[in-house]
Amino acid sequence: MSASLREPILDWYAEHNRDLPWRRPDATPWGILVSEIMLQQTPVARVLPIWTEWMERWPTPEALAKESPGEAVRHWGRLGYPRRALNLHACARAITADHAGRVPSTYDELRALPGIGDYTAAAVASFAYGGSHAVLDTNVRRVLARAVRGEEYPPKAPTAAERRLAESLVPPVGAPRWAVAVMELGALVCTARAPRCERCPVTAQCAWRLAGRPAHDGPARQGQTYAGTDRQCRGRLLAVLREAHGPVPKDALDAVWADHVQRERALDGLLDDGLAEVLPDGTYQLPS
DNA sequence: GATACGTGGAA
DNA sequence: TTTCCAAGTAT
Repeated sequence: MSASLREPILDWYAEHNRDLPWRRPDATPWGILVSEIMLQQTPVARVLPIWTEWMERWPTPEALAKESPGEAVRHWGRLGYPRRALNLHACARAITADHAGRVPSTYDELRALPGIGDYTAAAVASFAYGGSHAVLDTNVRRVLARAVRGEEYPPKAPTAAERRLAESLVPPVGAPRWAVAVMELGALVCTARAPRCERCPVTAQCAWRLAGRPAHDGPARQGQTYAGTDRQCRGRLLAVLREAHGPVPKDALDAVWADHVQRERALDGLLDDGLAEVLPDGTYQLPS
């Protein structure tokens, strides 16, 4: 029954997919891996320019592996979650050292790389190498929650039931295309805020629409404020290091955040995370 | 399982 | 202006 979702969604994708550079036939496994890490919790529109710059600068894992981790963080710019830049750099070094410079092709090998979890391992194995995996990202989870479970939103964290459902839908042939098609539907039509059900290829069989699009009942998800948080403080401090050409004196960091206690805590966090380092003379810089 | 982790665009 | 949230992962 839910297998009847496949054809309409695949047909819809054939006509409406976006032309993204990491989806083109000439995209390399490395380019696909870089895109997947950059896309974690980050919109396509913001990834596009950074991905393009990265691929020109570091077209292979070896090229990035030769750089310092700090250069990866610097060119990450304001994409957010800068530990991902560190992860990508560590991936490049691991791929160079342990995989002869080739991005590994199996789920398990990919999963063992830093910053690559269940979603990213499945996505890279699927999109770069044609593997058959259930690719369960937030878009897919939302589409299945609505179309099959009849609920507006999926649970907060992926459940075993969701995995079973996603796995049951993986077609025997063309798993990667199916995965990208459902993701695209979630990204363009079955969106979180204002779904475009009138443009949806499976609107006639969508359990949520058939139930009258009932609103999510459970507790509203906690929207975390950003202003004044440690996160924002870390962002400010790292921005100073990123934009500086060399080591910066402590004064330069002190200048961007008033609360001394919070500022010291955030700076310690950056040092602990390897996003910054302190030199013997007490100045700070991105990791060398 | 809950929490920490950035950023900026859209509603 | 405030809130939501975008191809998650690690602890």
